[in-house]
Amino acid sequence: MRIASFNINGIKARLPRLIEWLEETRPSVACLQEIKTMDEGFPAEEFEKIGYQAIWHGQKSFNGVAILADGTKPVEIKRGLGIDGPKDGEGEQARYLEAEVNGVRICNLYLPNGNPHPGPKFDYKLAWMEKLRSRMKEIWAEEVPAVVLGDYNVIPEDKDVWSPKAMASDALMQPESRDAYKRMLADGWTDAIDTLNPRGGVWTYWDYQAGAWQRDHGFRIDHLLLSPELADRMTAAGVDKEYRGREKASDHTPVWVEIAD
DNA sequence: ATGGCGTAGTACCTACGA
Repeated sequence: MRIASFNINGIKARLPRLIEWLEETRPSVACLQEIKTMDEGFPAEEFEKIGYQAIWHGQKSFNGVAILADGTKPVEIKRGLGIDGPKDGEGEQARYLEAEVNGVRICNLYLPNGNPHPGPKFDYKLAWMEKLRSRMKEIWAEEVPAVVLGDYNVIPEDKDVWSPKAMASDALMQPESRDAYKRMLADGWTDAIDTLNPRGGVWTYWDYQAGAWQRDHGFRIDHLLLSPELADRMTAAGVDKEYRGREKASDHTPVWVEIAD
């Protein structure tokens, strides 16, 4: 089975591109981030037409995550990690959705960006990462095949960015962000893309600005972390890079891992 | 040395992103 993640940057603006990608690559599971719609605006019937059933967790304007599965409905396990946003009284943002699909635990996340650094948004990012790590420890203890995937908004190492110097002050690159990510790997989770591309140079994001795509000024922030039960079954992992070059593209590309049945 | 783009909301600008 193929399990994929795609930060689509607005499901309404991206719907034709998204349907196209699903039909062309036919992932068994597709996790979406930044759907940027309230629950009522989610176009579930468009996915049903092409054989996908979905669960989703939206909010107005920003954030929002969804899990699509080919021919079966994801069984929801958890919605949200129980952590409020950085502004007083704003409540929790729609950034986490966990489900089971065909015996595999699917944990879909959209981690806070954390800019500007330093500041309350960066503190929120680090707190969110610790909350995520706690949840991952719980899942680990269940000893189920699991993948924790999505837009982590962390560039793990210098080999994962076109220019470490140009990005040095960005929240995605700060030592605190990287250390929090490294702790998850130290806990035993396997970074699928990195494991199969240990020399780096694989990007999943290119900014819309400054001709970043044309100049290949990208970086890797979309990750798939596998539990040992799934890491043993990994046969391939990759990035659907060409979708970044299409009309009305998202600024992220899809990423995916192939798991033996 | 700078700025450069795109989405959504209620909108002719602002918030947000990375």
